[in-house]
Amino acid sequence: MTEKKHRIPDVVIRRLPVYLRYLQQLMSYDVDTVSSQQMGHDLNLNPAQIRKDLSIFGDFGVKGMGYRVSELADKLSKILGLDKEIPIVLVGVGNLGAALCRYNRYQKSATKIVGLFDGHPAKIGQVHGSLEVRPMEELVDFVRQNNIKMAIITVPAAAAQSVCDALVAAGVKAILNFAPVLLNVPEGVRVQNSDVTVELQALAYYL
Amino acid sequence: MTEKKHRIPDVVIRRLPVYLRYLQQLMSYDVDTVSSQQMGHDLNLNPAQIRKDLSIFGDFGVKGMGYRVSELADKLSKILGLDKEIPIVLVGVGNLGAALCRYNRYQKSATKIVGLFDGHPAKIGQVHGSLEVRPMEELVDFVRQNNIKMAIITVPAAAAQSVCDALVAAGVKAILNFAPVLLNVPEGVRVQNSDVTVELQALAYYL
DNA sequence: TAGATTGTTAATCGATTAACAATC
DNA sequence: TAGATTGTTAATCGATTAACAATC
Repeated sequence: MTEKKHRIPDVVIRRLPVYLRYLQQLMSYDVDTVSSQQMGHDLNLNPAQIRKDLSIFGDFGVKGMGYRVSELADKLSKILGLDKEIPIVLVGVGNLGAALCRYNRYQKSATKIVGLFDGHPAKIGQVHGSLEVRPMEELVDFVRQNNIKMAIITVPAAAAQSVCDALVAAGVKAILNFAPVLLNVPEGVRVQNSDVTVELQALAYYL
Repeated sequence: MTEKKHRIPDVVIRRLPVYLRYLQQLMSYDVDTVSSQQMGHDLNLNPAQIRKDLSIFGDFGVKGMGYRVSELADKLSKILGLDKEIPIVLVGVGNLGAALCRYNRYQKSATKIVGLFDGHPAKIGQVHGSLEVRPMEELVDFVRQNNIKMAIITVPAAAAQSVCDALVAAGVKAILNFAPVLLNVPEGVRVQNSDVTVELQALAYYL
């Protein structure tokens, strides 16, 4: 265990959930072990890359045999922090927000939306699943009181930065942003943008 | 104009829509020119990278002065193929599908959803905006007759591959896939995956 | 033991960035 | 002309892949 841990590349972190989902699929088929070769084939990745990614976090494999599926899934869950429930607030209960909310309910995932917020008075009190939409005024207190560290932003572009500021002030450390703006956040806060327009436009190039 | 064009990296293509949106914003503020320095500052990118990206496609800048905003926006639109309307079919009109459909209506974008399809009988005939949901049986003909090259898949994971196969058979060349599965497509067809679960799980790591 | 597959080193490949001559 | 900024080359950085000794 050396002191100077090399920073783990984002690109590796983003592959871990892909591995995890694949392993969970294998588990549902009662597959016990899998080789990097097999994984690489099924996931369209280089086996050496998979072995390298995994070996960053530990010696999870068995030489001559591969990886024990459920054991590796457990390890990856723990590495990602998905072994305990992660409470999330969603801000902006428009069509997309409501869709994400409903989607999340049907997943048995560690990431769980526990609070809905909207700035539009007409939306307050609407119920989505078991959650009632709350007014923006309650956002900061709610985040603080429930020790929430992750948020989803699905408000219009114009409102996104101020929502983001409020979230950050309340202690949120990771934001999944669907608004088409570049959010400004302080050091230590992580933003992941998801932008359908950008994705469609990039795809257009290949036509 | 050399014959052997170096393949343009995907990562460059994915930055172009970001540049484009930024330029359009500048236009709305009546800004005439912008330097790579300024762009880099506003977009959190290295100015040299921006110049390099742009110079792949032509000499768009003016030395000592920067880039003419609206001219560059035009060029980028053309490069991405956004100078003409791109018709899209959306398959799977659940919550997410409906949200994307409504979102698309309010954008003045070149990419335009022109057909909605769903395999669920109850959904057929429902109207979203000006579009009526059609049965899956009509998908292939519709795509062929309207010469559609781009599609959005928002069906459940289990149905995604067969929808994909139908789309590809009908001539679709670019797919934005929201189903949490790795789609199998032949050479020459482009798939872009968008997966909220993967993104949330990767974010969880940084908490 | 023989066969298989890991973990890891070294080689390769590709993308980012710095630096600067060209030039508006 | 002086100042600014491009387009591009060369240097750097980082990620992917091949190869193989270790070992189950």
